[in-house]
Amino acid sequence: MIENLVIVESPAKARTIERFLGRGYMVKSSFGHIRDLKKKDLGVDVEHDFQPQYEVTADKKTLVKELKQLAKGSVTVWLASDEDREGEAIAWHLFEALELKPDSVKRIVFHEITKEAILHAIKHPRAIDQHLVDAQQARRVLDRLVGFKISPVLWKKIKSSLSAGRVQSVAVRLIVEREREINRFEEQKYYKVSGIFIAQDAGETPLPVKAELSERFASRDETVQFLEHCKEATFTVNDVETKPATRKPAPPFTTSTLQQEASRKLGFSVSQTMSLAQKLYENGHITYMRTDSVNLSQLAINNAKKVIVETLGEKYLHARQYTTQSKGAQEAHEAIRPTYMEKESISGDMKEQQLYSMIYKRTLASQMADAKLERTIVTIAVSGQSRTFVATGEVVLFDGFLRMYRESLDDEKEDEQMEMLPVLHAGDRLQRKRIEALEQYTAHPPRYTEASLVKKLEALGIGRPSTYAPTITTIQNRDYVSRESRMGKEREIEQFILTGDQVTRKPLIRHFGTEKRKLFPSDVGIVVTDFLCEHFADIMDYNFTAKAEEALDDVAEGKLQWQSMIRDFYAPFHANVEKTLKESERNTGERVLGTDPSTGAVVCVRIGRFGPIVQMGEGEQVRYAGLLKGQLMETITLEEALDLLKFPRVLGEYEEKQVIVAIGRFGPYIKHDQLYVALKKGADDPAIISLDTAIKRIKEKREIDSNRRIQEFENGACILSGRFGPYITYNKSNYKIPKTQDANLLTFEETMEIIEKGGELKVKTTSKAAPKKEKTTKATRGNVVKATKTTQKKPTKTK
DNA sequence: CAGTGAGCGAGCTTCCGCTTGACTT
Repeated sequence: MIENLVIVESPAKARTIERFLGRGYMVKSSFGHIRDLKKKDLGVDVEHDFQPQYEVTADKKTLVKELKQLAKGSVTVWLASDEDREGEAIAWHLFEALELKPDSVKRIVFHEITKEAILHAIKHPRAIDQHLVDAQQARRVLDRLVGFKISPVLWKKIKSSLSAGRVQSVAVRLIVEREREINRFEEQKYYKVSGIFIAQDAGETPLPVKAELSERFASRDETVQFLEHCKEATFTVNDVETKPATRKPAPPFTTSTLQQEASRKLGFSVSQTMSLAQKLYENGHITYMRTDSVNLSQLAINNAKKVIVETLGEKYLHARQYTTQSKGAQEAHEAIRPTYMEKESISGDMKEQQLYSMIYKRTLASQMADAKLERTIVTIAVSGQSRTFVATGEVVLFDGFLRMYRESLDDEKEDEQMEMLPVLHAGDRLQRKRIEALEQYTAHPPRYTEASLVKKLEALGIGRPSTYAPTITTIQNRDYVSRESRMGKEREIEQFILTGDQVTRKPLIRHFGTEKRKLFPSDVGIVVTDFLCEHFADIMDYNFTAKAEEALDDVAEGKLQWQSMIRDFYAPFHANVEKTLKESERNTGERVLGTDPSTGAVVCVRIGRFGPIVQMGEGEQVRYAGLLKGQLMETITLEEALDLLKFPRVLGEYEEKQVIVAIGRFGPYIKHDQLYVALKKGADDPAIISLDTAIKRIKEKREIDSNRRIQEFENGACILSGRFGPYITYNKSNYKIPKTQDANLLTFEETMEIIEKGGELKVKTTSKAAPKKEKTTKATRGNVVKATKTTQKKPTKTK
């Protein structure tokens, strides 16, 4: 007989708490929610006041059985899930599913995992807050209704298997709208002028003064004219302005800010950051990693203080409490911080160490003194000109928290390194060393990175710490958006340099607008977004969630009944769903590009069953072609479309079989007698490739294939060496070879036995791997896009 | 270092939040 059964959400938490409570207490974990709306169907009885239909989640069946058993045998059950909407609901679902008795159940909450906090909680139990539970039910039902009512509309009107939701659809909309802004953006050419000067009589090794002209030039003539003028001009310090400045440390990490900094500083994807943080948490190095709070416990602040005073001294200390500003924050946990402030580093792999170190420094820095700076602005007059040069310098008078940690900026351009300036006074004469003008182009608004999208979502109050990373991967899995790096436009620009009495022109090659690991919308993403904005404007509104949250707050405070909130939402929503189903046209985003000059056939783009396609003509004469990576239906031109339609193209014959060039899902390839060969990226152009080159590629491919072939049997079964070691291929399916067997020695009988036993790896079809499987690998190792990544990489890999 | 087409029959797909799974496919 157990005296007390305590149930928390996370197993790591359970272990710690059990240590604190000791004898008479057994601490178990629910692993999050244990029940949810029915997996199949709507799961909400809209006819009967939105009665939710709950069931124990498939993977929680045995756990619930076990907990029920334990609860039966204990005197008191303590429901210690988190103190927020979801946590309260978990407590209630446990109460229901475990069939607990009201008088032997106590609901407790604690904000930090310390012995004191837990003992205090045990002394102050309360009842389950039904209003808060109802708010969660309303949230859950709302999301189910939105998702499960709108998605089928998309299947009917656009393409099967698509999805829509309160969070994901808005996330995609942000990306689509940014892309449109970029398409509309008209870049402007300008010339940026900068100069290097030296103070006269400044001694042997004078500190150079680097300054920038306060005005940009729009035209080349103006620029050159100015440089010519500078030849004879004199340069005088006009004004020296010195201002003190202070800089404050950033607050401790939340999930969102951790993801942003890890992306900027360490180049981690959001899911990578989360799985690393999970490991740190499980190993007891950091506090819980899914939080929206910047709050630190008193214990943590005290320990941080101690570390700062001991290592840096009293003057570096400035203890502070931060308050959370983000919308809809529920603050069930602390900020993300080291469990032990005195641990500067931890064991673990390189990436874990990097992430830990960042958390450690940020946490300590948050309790450190402001940095004191002195900013100097020097204005330099040019004789015979109203334009001035401006030099800015910064001196750190006291580094304060900067000694520990410097937050990085979203802006990709490294914030201009502030330079040291020599001591200057108004009226000082400066000697010109070099003045240069560089041709530049105004930059379009940046595309979102995964992390900057999270930041935006958080600012809009959309999504929760536990869903940021999954949401980002969902919209990529659905092929609404993709994360890509694209080289910018290569351009020849010019630079004019004035040194001595000479203005020289120098041509340069530069890339403009290179994007690294940015989110690009797909055609499907764009068409779906447009469709949803047209027919479900309220749900696509950036304020939809914020407004819903207001109503949910009313429910939580008992001012509004949850069914009544849902009823108000559902009536017009449902009518709209029906109307859209009935009245709207099938929407494939079709766009007519023009006609084929030779045949007069109409050329258009649209979403086909398998994605975006170019179509030419109709009926018997119809031809199709897929779009290339980077091409969008919205921006593709008639010429580009016609180019795509030139394929497949017959190059000629080789060994009495046709050699064909075509463009497939993975780029251009050669087809010859059952053999497919990818073109060499960079070297081969599918539009002009010769038969000879194609034959060469075929021979190369044969060579490679023969090396991959370990064994081949009469019936076509084959043992090949692949990326993950040897495997069997037979009838278009692949099979795994048990570790106990040697691929080189497998007999025909053994091979067929493996095939018959199953153990199939992945069906070789054009369809993608089963999404369920993807999901598991995803969460596991942060390999979120590993599969796609390798396919993308492949062409570039051939040196 | 695997895989490379496309308007039809049939049946499936889908949400957001809590939590960690573990045949390296």
